[in-house]
Amino acid sequence: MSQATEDTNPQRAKHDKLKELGVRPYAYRWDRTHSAAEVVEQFDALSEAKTEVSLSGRLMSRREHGKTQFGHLQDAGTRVQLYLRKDALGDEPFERLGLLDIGDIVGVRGEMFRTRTGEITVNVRELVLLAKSLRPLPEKFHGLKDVETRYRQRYLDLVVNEDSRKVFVARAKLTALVRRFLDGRGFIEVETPTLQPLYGGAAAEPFRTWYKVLEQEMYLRISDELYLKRLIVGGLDRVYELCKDFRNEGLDRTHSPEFTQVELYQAYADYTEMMALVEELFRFLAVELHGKPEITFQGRTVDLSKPWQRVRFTEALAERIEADPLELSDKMLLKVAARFNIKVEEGTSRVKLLDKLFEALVQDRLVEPSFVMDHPKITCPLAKEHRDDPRLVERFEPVVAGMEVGNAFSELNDPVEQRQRFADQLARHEEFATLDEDYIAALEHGMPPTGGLGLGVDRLVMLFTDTPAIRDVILFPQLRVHAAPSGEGEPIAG
RNA sequence: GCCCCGCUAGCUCAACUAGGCAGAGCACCGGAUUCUUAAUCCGUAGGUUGCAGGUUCAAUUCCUGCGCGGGGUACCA
Repeated sequence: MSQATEDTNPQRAKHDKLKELGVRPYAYRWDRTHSAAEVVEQFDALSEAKTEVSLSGRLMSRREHGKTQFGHLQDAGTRVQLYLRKDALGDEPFERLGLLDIGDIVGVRGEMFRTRTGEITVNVRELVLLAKSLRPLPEKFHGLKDVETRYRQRYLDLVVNEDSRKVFVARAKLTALVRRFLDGRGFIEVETPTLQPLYGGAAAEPFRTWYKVLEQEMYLRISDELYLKRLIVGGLDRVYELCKDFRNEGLDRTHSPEFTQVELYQAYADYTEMMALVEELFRFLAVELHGKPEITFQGRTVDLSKPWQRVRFTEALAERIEADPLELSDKMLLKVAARFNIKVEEGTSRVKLLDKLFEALVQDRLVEPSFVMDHPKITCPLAKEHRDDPRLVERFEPVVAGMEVGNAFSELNDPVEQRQRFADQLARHEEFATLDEDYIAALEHGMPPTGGLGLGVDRLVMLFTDTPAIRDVILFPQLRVHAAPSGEGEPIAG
């Protein structure tokens, strides 16, 4: 038996008492005329016309003054004061207010007025309990700070912490805006498999699962890239998908094993058009969300009205290490790392070495919105060779306020070269490399030149809501299961 | 995975430095109160100090292991 349903719990006792009195503690419906935000907004007209309004929400406070009580009703993040008079409600209903608890869901009817101190208030004529709360809410003044409880019981966080609520409302707006932006440019939204027989499109360890009927191992997608490009082959010239990808890797402030990405592919475009699209999308999002082409993230204000800085991977790195990184052997690269005090292990692959050096020596210094572009060819098997330099690929990563928010390229559409690049990757024994024959077959049917882009939606939300930890933009972040206290939460059948 | 830090009442926090009856505010419960708003006033109740073990006459405090969380680091096209 949980604590809340024990007989000694005072909220439970009130619940039982209400039932004895013939009051349903859980009502079936409530007709409301206004939201709390609407009565505040339309206050002048409503109070002047003495309109009876009907509201509903959670009771957040109650102050008794003998024959009068005050309280606050919270509805969708807006609080409205309630004024409850014995002579307006009637003796018996007024007495029953004592059976209410903070946290109860109630409906009220009454006229709007302003108290002496000027607060917008409902002069309540009728109050109906809609749902009884059996557990106390976190304290009203200090709120809920314990991060673990905030994640595990997000509903409490949402009730009590207005900032948290705002982040998730902004997240919903942001994804709607991304869709509006892409729909307006002729992209269509599609859905591709989450369970894949072969993973691909990124270098990451997948989650594995077993498909019983097909008797085969399946993988949760680490990316939807290879499916979306099959659609480009099929003549769906502009497609996007906004979905979760899963990577069986560590989690930190910017990584979640289950994260949301929007990937899009545009036929007949190359990566320069993807850069323009990113610039426009960020400007659009900032203006729609903040009213100006600007974001402030962790104290840094970023101007999105200008074109982004172009930072060429090898050139920028060459400048810092005073040598062409592509001409250096793995051994030499290790020496360079040592020279700059960058920790790398002896057996680190060339791809990782280059990435490490770049991150430590260049990326950490990027403040302005930037496109890190034209990476060494070995870093990416799916990007097309650079038109001016066969050692490079046409790829870029948008970096804003020092945070990597995506990945894009001119898509490799030569099936012969694609097969070779996959094979090279396997030959280098890169972890989690795969060779997708079906995908190559699709390319063999001919894929138009295509620009592709993936953006981390969680990271966009972080940037646009100035939230430094990815957990705080995910409603239910993954956490370890708590050891169940005795008698609670054990499986009924194992 | 490794390193560091945290875990005390429903919530927010003390007490730990140097071992000596586990405390406060809010919430809850009883009472007073007809414009209050962190309402106020009076009174009561609330604890396996994350879990298990050890040292000690005595452990919230010291030690060991474990659990969960946070930060860092590693991994992460």
